[in-house]
Amino acid sequence: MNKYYSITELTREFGVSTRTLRFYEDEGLIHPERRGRTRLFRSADRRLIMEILRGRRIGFTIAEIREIIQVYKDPPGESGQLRLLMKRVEEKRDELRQKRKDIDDTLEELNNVEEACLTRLAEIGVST
Amino acid sequence: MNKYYSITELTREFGVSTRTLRFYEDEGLIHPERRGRTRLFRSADRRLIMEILRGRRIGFTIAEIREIIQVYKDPPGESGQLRLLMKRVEEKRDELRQKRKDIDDTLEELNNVEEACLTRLAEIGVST
DNA sequence: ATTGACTTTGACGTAAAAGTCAAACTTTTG
DNA sequence: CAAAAGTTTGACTTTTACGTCAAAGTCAAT
Repeated sequence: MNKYYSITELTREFGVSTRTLRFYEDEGLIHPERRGRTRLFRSADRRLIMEILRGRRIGFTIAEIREIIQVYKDPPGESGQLRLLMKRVEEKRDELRQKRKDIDDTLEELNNVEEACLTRLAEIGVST
Repeated sequence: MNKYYSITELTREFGVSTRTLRFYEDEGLIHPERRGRTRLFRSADRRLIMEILRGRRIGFTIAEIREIIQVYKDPPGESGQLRLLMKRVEEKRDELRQKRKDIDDTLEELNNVEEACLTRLAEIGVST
């Protein structure tokens, strides 16, 4: 327990390059420890990387991901800031709901494409 | 009916720039008519643009969008091609399902953030 | 003690998807 | 008819998110 992960261990697990992880560090998303100059990743870093990659998959920019991490690390205490944050959260949710609808619609279409393929294959199958 | 849309009409409707629509034409996604040099968009073009933008929102590249349009315009007839297409469709579906799950998870998190904000605001509200 | 695997920084390159700007042409409207 | 508004092509620029070396350092194992 309390294991360290090497950079290549994580690149293999997540299918990203070392360049990507170093880029995320440069961008201030992760802060692995060091032994000398070598990066040592803890499981907290690993979990954070998982969240970063999830954000990436749904199309968040680095800046947006950084912002989200920031909110978790140090949530605002002042009421104006809190209201602003809630507004931003609302906007993000609307965006994500739209995106989910887009995905559902597209999944429907892909179903249709697949069916059309099967139908066509059956037709061909009969005639060969 | 059978109305023409001007390029700026569509840019305003969809919140994109003229550059974007011309770019989509250069990329072979749309083929508006011309009167002289001026582009004239029909409602079929308009609908296609809507689909393109939906693809964009869910993170499809131009190449992927072009591919999808291509399949609709002229579906493959040969069984090897059909099977290949079905495989690609399956992959896309897996990808979209993952993305959907990512979105749901993130929506959950945003709910938590909002609740935390409300709680904090209530605390502050009491003390002011 | 050298081979091989892994890691570092730093610099430069790249692909995708537009943004920006210039110079010219058309169309509409006051 | 003259100005304003809209449109065109073409060229160059920008941003994001890394990729791709190069040159050097570290570490384990043979």
